[in-house]
Amino acid sequence: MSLSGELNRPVSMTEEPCAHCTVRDRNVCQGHDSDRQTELYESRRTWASGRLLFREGDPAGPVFKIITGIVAVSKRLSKSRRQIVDFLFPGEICGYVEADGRYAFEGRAVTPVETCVFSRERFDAFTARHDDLREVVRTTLGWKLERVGRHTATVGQLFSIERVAAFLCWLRARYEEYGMETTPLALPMSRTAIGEHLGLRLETVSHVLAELDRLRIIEAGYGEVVILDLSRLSALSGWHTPG
Amino acid sequence: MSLSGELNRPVSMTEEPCAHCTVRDRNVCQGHDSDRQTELYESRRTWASGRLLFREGDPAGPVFKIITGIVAVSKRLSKSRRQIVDFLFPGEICGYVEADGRYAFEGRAVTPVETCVFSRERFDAFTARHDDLREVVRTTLGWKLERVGRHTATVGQLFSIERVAAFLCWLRARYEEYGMETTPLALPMSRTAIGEHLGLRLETVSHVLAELDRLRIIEAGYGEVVILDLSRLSALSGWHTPG
DNA sequence: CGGTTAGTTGAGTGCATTCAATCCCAGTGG
DNA sequence: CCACTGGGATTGAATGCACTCAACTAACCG
Repeated sequence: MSLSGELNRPVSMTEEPCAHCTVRDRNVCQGHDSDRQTELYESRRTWASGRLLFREGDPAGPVFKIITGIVAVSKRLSKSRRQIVDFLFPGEICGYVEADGRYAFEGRAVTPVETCVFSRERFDAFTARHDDLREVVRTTLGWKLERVGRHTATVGQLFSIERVAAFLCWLRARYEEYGMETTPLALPMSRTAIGEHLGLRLETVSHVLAELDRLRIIEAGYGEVVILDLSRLSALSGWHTPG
Repeated sequence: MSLSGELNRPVSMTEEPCAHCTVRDRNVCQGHDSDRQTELYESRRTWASGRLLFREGDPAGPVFKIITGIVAVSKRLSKSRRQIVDFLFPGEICGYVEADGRYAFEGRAVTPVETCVFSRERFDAFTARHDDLREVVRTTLGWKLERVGRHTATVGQLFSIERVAAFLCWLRARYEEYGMETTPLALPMSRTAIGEHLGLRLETVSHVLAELDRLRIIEAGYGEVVILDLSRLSALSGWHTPG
């Protein structure tokens, strides 16, 4: 099957579509009995690496929940200038935020991605109907706001080496949170994508990784790094030094 | 009365505390009959320019609604490095976002500020009790997310002149929205604050304003600018040129 | 009128970018 | 099995944009 086309996988789990879902306890799926899960569930879909899930400015369509893979959420200023606001991991919702009935961001698969797909109407109705889920949506938005604010500060205030250090620390924390291997630490996104996230050029990212390697703080490899000294890396990031 | 102390003003409006409020139709106060407004209302407080409303990391206390003045919401990396994430205007809520039961951001008065003060428990209970207000809180968080994401892109992707242009355009749009004078456009925040917002040094802000003046796009004055050519300023901002 | 704070201006520096050459690796086809 | 190819990553040199530093000026407040 061609990788250039988006794969549609109806996944006809007639009985319990969520029974074996690895992220069914996360976000809006949490705390569901089987009935509630079945009520929310609609369909799944897979996306090849680099494919677009939703485009900023398009009429707000479905909401997605990531089952596997990583999605880059971004704002586009022009063809050549893109700001990746966040990298989303399995269990996270994306495509939810809208402005004037349109997607407020762009979502793109960084790795091969599998998502649940919810029509917005049903998603909103469902989360509105259950008090606990309304609360989940609200707190999730709060966390996102905190996260994006922190990242704005990273981009606005830190030197390149500090930004990269902060990014690696953040990525490591994410991997640990999801029980994934941290040594070596996989870097599934391209240097370009890292640069678009940190407000740096891809060459600068490369230079900085080489510099961190030279300092023996990390060991940079292809598609991965080994963190040799997490405490120094963390100290470099500028987020743990209140002085 | 000393400006260095925070002014407490109980404002004993025994009957209708919100009757003459200029922002009573904004945000969580909208659509209230008198009873509902009285139910939500607690107290008001004024803050001298430069004073702290809430500190990031402090246990999450009251929620504020700005009646008059401008509040800078920021993240602090160290004593000397601060990122102003947003400038809030009358009618906006601040101090709402929390992380682990603590204020996620710092809030500081840029101008003299008057706010309504709501205890968090009552605020949450009140907004949870009314469907329309739950919706208001949710959409407000979504807008904020969009705004911060856009600003991250501004800081991460634009040149200094573009950032300043984007900031001036944004400020002008805000003033217009609030029916305030736009020529001249008041700049109530210091060069330092603008720099902390845009990820620039205060001298750079000054240099850029001088450059925009030289280009006859604005006329820079003390505490204000006159926008001579809004379309060129807007084009410079990088947000209206999809190429 | 002084003293203080905010803002301006310009010269020099430095950090990130640009440009360009090279390398690595995966995929493909001979 | 290996040469070829193309995209991603690395590296280094040169450039340039924003920062640093410092002197100066303007506004504000006693």
